[in-house]
Amino acid sequence: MPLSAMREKTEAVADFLKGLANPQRLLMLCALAQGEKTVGELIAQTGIAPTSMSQHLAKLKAEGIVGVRREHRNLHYAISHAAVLEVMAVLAAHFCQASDG
Amino acid sequence: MPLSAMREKTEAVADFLKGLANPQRLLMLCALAQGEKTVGELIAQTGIAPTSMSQHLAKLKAEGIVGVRREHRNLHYAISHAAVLEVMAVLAAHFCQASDG
DNA sequence: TTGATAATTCATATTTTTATGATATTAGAA
DNA sequence: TTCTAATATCATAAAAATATGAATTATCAA
Repeated sequence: MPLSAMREKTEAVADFLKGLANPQRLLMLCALAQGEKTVGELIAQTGIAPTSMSQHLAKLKAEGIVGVRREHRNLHYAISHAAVLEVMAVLAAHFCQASDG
Repeated sequence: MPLSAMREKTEAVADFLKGLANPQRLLMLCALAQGEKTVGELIAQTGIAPTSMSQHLAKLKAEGIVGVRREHRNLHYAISHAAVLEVMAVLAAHFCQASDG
């Protein structure tokens, strides 16, 4: 499966990457990498405004990057796309090495 | 080095991902994954209009994703960021499996 | 029911990205 | 020199992403 195989999937792959390519959504995904969280927990942990959080979550959900389930009044979000943690691991290795300042 | 380390680098990581998050640039990077190419070769191989190609290359260069060298009248571009091929490999594995239609 | 909390949707202004035609630069050939 | 090819930059219009205040929906408690 060569990298060139991606040529036929550039739209889908670009949409997926657009889902990740935002500082606030990366922050959210770092939080979600620890496990499922409610919207309130995500807001508390990231400092992102509620409306903005909803929009970002909607975008991640539309892209299949996260999934939701409701429990009482709270909506619990979790990473649902297998590629997310793998991509983030590669990025962490390259952008956040121990040797970095 | 946990994924949470990325929290302090979200701007840089998001900028890097924005560099990749476009169908045309992914197409260009698929071509460049085979090795260094001139602008003309990239245009021929991808069908992207020259002006658009220049702008995309400028963006990739600004982000450190590709590098250039001049040889006579031709500019040769090549992937210069170690994370690119690793990220693309992850994406290819998830979006372009043999089992895919 | 009424009220309160959790979260989303709507409306809209701002910013960023993308596309494209016109012009400019650079290097080599004639 | 002058011409041409290769490529970039400029200008600008159109589309997409982002931020934010106001209104709405959903669930539960009193």
